[in-house]
Amino acid sequence: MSLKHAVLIVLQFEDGTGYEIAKWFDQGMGYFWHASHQQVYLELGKMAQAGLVTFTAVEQIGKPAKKIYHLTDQGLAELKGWMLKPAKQFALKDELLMKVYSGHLIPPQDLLDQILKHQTDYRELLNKFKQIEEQWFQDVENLPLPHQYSYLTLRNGIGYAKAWLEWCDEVITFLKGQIGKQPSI
Amino acid sequence: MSLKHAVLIVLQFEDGTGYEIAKWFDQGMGYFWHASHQQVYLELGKMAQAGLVTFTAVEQIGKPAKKIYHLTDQGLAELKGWMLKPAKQFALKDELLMKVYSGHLIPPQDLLDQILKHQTDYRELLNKFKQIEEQWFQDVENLPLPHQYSYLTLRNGIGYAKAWLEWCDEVITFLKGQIGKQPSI
DNA sequence: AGCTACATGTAAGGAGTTACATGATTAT
DNA sequence: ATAATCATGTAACTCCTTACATGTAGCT
Repeated sequence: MSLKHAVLIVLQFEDGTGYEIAKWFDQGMGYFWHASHQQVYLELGKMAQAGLVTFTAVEQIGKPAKKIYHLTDQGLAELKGWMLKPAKQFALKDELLMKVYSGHLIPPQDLLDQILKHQTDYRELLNKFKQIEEQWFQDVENLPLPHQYSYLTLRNGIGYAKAWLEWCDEVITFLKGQIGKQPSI
Repeated sequence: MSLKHAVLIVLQFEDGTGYEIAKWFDQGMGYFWHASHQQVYLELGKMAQAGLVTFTAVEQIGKPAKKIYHLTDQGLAELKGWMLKPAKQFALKDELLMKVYSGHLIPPQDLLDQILKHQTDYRELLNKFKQIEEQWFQDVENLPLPHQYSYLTLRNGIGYAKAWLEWCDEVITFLKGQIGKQPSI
């Protein structure tokens, strides 16, 4: 159950509403942990009951009232305790790999179309990551420590996207060969 | 709901029992799709009801009776239909990245221990993949087509493991620097 | 008139994990 | 003796997705 810990991590950086926390999981942090706003609101409710977080209700003019959540000592202790426990092993769930695995079932052109689409997505992701790197992490060693750690996860994203791009190239080359061999489908 | 399609893929390769199908998800195919035996048995039950698979009950001497499942035409049609639909976007869920992201919360040595452990795991994975490559895919172009496709997924695994290994090196270098800076924790 | 951002949630259902339950055979 | 392999499943629970539900402000 790591959504809890993901939320604790966000709140350890700064207090925020459920809405704001959900945005973290849609943007930057979403690269390695995603959650919908529904999940976040539910989880925050449970966490408040468990005493890991508390909130301050804030009335607003012209906007819905909001709850600003913040970490309790107990929440921080829970987070630190979790940090020290060994992380779960990698576990991919990737539909594209499944489709390639049984790629012989459909015409190579159809699979190629899908791979090309995914390659475009990975290329865009890589460009986005690289742009963030250039814009914010030129002088990494002089940034605050938490930023230096978050930079490491960005580096992971860059390596990950590159590896996928290269693999897509391999698959594309193979599929083009297949299409050349059987042009009459 | 892709467990269904993963099971269809396995059965499209060869008929098998729930036990045997579950092994695929623990071994080779487990690299990109994992499922427990409990999940598999449940799913097979649903799939049989839906007419995607049928089974032959086989009594055995000295072993429990078993059900050998096989694809129906409807099952194959479902699989091919799914193959043609666009695959879901990549979505990681990685605890290790979460821990690095908030690495400043614990002493660098503790994080380093975890990274080293994971690097060892990825190194073993890479070695396993490379060994499979050498043993079975020396002469890829002359293998049956399905094997050529499965080789592509192995290539993905190799690229993936390499990318993680390199990233682990980056993190290790950084953490050793951190440990050097604050030797008094 | 329609879209995006802000801001909160409930409900139903599907997917996945962990624990429980059984029992023979073969290898160490 | 103990563990692994073969072989099946149920039950409880947690986790995640999709759909529903509401309402203002500002931009195009």
